[in-house]
Amino acid sequence: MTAIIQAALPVPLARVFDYDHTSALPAGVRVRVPFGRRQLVGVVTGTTTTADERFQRKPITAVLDTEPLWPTPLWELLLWAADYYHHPLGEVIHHAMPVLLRQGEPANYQATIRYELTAAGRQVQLTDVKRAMQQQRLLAALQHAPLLSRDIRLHEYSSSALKALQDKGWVAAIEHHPAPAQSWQLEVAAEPLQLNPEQALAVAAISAVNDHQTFLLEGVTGSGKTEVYLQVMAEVLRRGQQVLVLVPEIGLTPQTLKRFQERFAVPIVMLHSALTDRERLDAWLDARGGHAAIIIGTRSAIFTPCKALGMIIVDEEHDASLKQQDGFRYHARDLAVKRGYEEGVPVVLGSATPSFETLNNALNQRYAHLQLRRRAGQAKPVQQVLLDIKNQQLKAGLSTPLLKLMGEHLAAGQQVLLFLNRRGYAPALLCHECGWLAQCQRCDAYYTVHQGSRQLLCHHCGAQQPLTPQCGDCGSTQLIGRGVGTEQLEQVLQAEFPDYKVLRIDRDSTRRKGSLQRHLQDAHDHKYSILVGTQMLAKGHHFPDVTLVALLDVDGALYSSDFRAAERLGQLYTQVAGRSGRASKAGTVVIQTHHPEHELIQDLIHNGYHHFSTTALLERQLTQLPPFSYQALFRAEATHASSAIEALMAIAALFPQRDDMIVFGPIPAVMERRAGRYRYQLLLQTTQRGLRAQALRYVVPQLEQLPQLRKVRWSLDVDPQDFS
DNA sequence: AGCACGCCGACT
DNA sequence: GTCGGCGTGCTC
Repeated sequence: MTAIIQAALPVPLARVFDYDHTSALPAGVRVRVPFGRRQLVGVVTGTTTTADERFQRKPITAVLDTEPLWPTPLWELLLWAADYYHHPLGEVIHHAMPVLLRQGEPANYQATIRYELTAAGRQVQLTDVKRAMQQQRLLAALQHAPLLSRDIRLHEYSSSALKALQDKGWVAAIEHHPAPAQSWQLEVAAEPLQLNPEQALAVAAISAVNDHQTFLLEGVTGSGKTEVYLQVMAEVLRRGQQVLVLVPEIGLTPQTLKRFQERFAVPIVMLHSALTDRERLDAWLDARGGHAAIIIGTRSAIFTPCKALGMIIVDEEHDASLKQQDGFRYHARDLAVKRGYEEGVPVVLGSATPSFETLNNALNQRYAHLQLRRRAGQAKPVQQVLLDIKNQQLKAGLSTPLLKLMGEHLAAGQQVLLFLNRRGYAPALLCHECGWLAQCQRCDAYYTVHQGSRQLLCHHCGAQQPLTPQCGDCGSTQLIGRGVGTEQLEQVLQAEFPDYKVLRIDRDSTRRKGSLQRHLQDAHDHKYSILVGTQMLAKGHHFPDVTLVALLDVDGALYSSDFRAAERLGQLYTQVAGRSGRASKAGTVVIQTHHPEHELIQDLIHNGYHHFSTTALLERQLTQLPPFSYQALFRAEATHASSAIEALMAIAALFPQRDDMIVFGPIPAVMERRAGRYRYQLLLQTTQRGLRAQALRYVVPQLEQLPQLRKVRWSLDVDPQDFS
């Protein structure tokens, strides 16, 4: 008996492929199949009797799994996501697998070898192998702790040295089976903290639900959201169920892990970027097998199978890193809500500054809205200062009143935090004689001056060239940096406040692995008095001695072409204001702007984020922008602008004309030319979500046939967050 | 996406 | 004379 198996393959083609096999296979099982001239790992989506006989079917090479990789609800989520984002199913499924499974490795733990000293080996002194440096190094490490074969590779210990030590009988190789099968049980959690009434209400509301319900936990900074998470998690863990926790990229730190470990004596896996492929598969298997009680990870962790999922928590649900910005452009928060629905478990979305999408869902009762308005402890309210810098003398972008404030806080032994969202020394290089500006050859952008590396750098395509001493136009040597970046700010501040140490935290100063963590720790430990940084510094870090925070330049966000710019400014402001002042120390937050009268800023300062966001939401409603309309963005880029335009025009022509559906474009991207390619966009906007889906379901399958699309790079972004 | 086939320029 | 540039076409 033979069966026709349908398999989804990791190719950008939105269809499944038919293969012959001796028997039917369940959906979710991996198979190795011939595809053209190569062999691919695909995933069975079903069995059919009515295959398209125009194709010459080939037999499946090998069946790789005995059971589906995903529990049914998660499998359903993958199918749903492929449909919702109009992305090829094969790629969606591929994305949801750990690398080793994509490569066809068995979905099993693998035994590894552990090397440890024998009794004889423990007697050996390092001086006994004085002449063999490699052996000595290895011996020193083994005296400290046994090593796994992975450690040998990781630290580049010599395998011949290892062999030599084994031959001498000093080192034994022991087969090491990872033993994940131990069950866990939450018997006692560490003593929970005392809750205030709002927290208690939130914990009670969430814990009372044992089916699906989405909660927005809106809690101002320092209001104790984490304690609410921990206490509702305790309930879930006590029932023997697992908790999946999504955190922003920047929040995935050892401190996060520690916080959970201190409370719960249960197995926790953390899916961070430093894991090896094998470790990642082990973590995935731990979660799927129910051996891990708590699974913490970033965006992609939403695809981790869980044997007994009891709750999903999305911390900092407004964070932009939850939306994938290339390839399969999913939003992990939205998938979390969908997954919670499919699995019948509660979903908690936490934020001090909820996204407008989530806020809207809370206001119209789709989500239960829980608010924590009180800062824990006796935190004093933050003092807000709006500095009008029109016609003001600025020193590296710093106004005189701000410098004076800084001096006061520093003199009082406090720390000061300054945000400037431009790295480098100066955002442009200007000829003082003729007005020439150093421009990137491949982008519609100016070079950024980097003084430290003595280079001109394009932040958009990565092009760099030495900092030339002469104007490219008139040959003058009167070149000056125009504008201020963090590098210059750091320099000027150090000169201005020579008695205080300045630390800069941006992509350039934290390039080396682990240096961000080190810098943050140093900042926390008050090794520096003045902290300068980009957005990077804004998220979730707690510096207890910071009492003054300043946003140096917010004007760009006030008059941006991106309708979400105001939302992001509100979130940034509120997040950084929360960084300032704690417990006994009053905090001050400063905004420098040329537009102090701007209503967004006024609303934010006088009424707070909640009022600001609800007001701005009304504005969105009036203008029919998301979340009151539904968007999808087609992007196209090509070496000739005309190719990109024609491709998008061809796409636009496929949409039917209707009153309740806008097809806008093609229009050039904000930066029309980038890395030598012209970039254009086509925006679809509907008043109903269903209409967008219907239109895309009609149009997207036709795109493969469109000849105009063949010579461009194009993509589709459903619910675009960023229009760059 | 790969990977091949397929026709035109500068090199051992 | 070949190696190799990336245009176009196909993959059950």
